[in-house]
Amino acid sequence: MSWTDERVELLKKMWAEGQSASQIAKELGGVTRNAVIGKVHRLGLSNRSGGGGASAQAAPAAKPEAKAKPAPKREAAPAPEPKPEPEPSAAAAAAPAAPAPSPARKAIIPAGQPLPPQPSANEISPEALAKVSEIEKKAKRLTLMELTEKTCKWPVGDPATEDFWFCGLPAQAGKPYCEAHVGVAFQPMSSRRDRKR
DNA sequence: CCCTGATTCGC
DNA sequence: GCGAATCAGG
Repeated sequence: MSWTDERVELLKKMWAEGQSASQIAKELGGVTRNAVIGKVHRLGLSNRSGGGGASAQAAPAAKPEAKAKPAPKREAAPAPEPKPEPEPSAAAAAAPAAPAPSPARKAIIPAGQPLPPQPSANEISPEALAKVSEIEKKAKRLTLMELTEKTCKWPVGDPATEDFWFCGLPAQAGKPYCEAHVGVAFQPMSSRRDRKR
């Protein structure tokens, strides 16, 4: 399989939508996720940041190389590039959609096991809320039976109505929720994730 | 072990 | 340019 315009187009679209490389690869068929990632990089859209779009790769600087691997890795030349990094703080202004299930909520939850922690009226970091609001637009809206150990099990809506579904986005290893929902599920302090590399 | 993306480098 | 192998991390 080769990268035809259409395939590249789909790749771009899905990548922009936040689909994972493996999902894209699966969709395209005939390629592995590595191929997808490789292509993504070659296309110069490895950074999923919207906005300005100025691509800039942070200098790798140092590599531990703690492994017993005599890898003759060629070190890239030092790239002295001052990067201001335009990170427009997301306006968490309009956030009417509470991630919390509707007010009326007593219905028995299907397979009641380790399902939902109700964030209820707690104070969740506005940042996390904003993130959830965004993430829920992309939610898969899965039904109970479509959930797997790898899908986010965050409930949305009122289980007593038809307007109820589960996030369904890829859950992070082990956790029952996707990253965004993990953020609101656990109140504890958890602000910025460090971007290493 | 599952998954994610990032990077390298022979082709 | 391509992508498997590898790396690094959750």
